[in-house]
Amino acid sequence: MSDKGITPREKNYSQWYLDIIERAELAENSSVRGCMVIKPYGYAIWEKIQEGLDRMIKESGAKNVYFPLFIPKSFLSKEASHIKGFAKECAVVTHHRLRDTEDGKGVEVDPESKLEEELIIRPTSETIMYDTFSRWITSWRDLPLKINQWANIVRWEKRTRPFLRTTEFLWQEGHTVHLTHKESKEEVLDRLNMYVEFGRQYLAMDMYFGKKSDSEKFAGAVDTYGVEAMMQDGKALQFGTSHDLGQNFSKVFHIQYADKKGELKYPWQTSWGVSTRMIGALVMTHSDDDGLVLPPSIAPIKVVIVPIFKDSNREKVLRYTKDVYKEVSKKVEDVEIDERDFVSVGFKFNEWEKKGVPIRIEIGEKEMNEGSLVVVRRDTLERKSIKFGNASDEVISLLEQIQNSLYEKSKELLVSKTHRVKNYEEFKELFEKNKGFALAYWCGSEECEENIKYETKATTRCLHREGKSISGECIYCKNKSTEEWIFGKSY
RNA sequence: CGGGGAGUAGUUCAGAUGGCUAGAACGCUGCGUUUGGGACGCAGAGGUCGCAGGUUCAAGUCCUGUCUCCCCGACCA
Repeated sequence: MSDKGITPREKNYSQWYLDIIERAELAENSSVRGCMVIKPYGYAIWEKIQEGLDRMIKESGAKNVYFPLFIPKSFLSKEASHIKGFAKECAVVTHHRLRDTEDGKGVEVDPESKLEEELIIRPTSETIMYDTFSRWITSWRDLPLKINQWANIVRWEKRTRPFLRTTEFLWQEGHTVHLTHKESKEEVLDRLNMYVEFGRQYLAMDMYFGKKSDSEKFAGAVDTYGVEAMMQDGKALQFGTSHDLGQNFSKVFHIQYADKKGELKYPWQTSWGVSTRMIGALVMTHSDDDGLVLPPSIAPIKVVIVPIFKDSNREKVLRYTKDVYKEVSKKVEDVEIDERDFVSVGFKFNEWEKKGVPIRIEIGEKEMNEGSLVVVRRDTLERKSIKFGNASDEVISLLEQIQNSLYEKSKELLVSKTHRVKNYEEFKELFEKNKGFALAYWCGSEECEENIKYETKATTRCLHREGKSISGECIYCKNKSTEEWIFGKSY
């Protein structure tokens, strides 16, 4: 990581995002409001994430499903606090047909085609799924029900930000239904831990996680738990949530089952999700001034081999390159050879660095004669020469080292930018200067939380050390408090 | 919805007090020379200056209207 500490904001995202996404400019003179085009390389990263996470989700017992994109408006009117959170920021389908304009040069909405009941483009699928659940679930034998959906959703946010908050985004949403609250609460925490585990293992990111405050929780949830990561600029990025829905939805959607005694009961529900925002988090955690740095676990290309040749030795070098490729591929997946002869070697080096490929192998006349190869790691740009015979072992162990060292760095950043503050003065100073996370007691009153937000722009991220018997005084009102919270400025 | 800024080539932008054939860099195409850290030379393609009116002999430039985008807030993963 460079000590310049350049943030994506200063760079306006372009340097880091260019290979992954671009702003959608599909219509003339307008971009499709806050939407992004995900380029092949960016989508390949998403596929890696899907692959890893989907495996974990299935291990939890959830099965993949697909529900409709359209939600009848009436469904969203059922859960009162749920509407509050979403109803205002949704895309609404009101008509179903276009007709030619009178001048014949275009099309317009046919007023005759007005829908009797408007359809909402899903901002999340609780309502449409739970309506169906009410028919799926009739007996205690049907529980627990665990399903997951990979889908796109639309939230008409007032302000969008590339990758971190786009109008349309891809995500995974899991929904489970349980016999008891004890069981559903366990599920909520299990899935939260699954996200943390995934973040650490695959994304090489460390993070805090825990219960959110009432003001930050999901509309319609009893409790929301979140995963909070720290970006290089010290700002917080929430990249996953897990909700304890209690019986709030089962009651309004009439999900009922007959228990062993034949009595009708409302089950307990959870929902949990992560989105393409994860890629944003990944980029903003590891990248440096030279471009992306991808952890090997989710890099679409783990190793790129760049042969260095002239017209005179081209065939020989390429033949040796293929041998190296075969040797390395014995134990490593996603290896590519960059054989292009219309760009210079320097150009290639730079290009693969920008794309964050974890390991680059350089092979030229010299290596061919020595039976060696040069290996360069992206995270440290350290280069070394290794013997052909050791290639696949060396590369695989280097990939592991990169993965570990990225995680360690992320952990270090998280720890070094987290400060336990004693009083409000220290608290304010922290957010004026360094940013990062503050650990502080909070009494739980919404008033204190709001004042803090107003005065410092820092918000509660999540509860720290839940369940520990600790006590101190609220950072704002100085009343007694038994809860320590993580505060941060958030994206 | 409030507060700022901007619409000129594929991209980033320059075009001062109106002036004649609208520019640069990067990118793109062709040819040649190159290739161990973003190559170079030459030749080319590419623009009704966001849109609609108006003022003027003359508008990218001035006026009016309008649309759109970007940044900062409120909302949020």
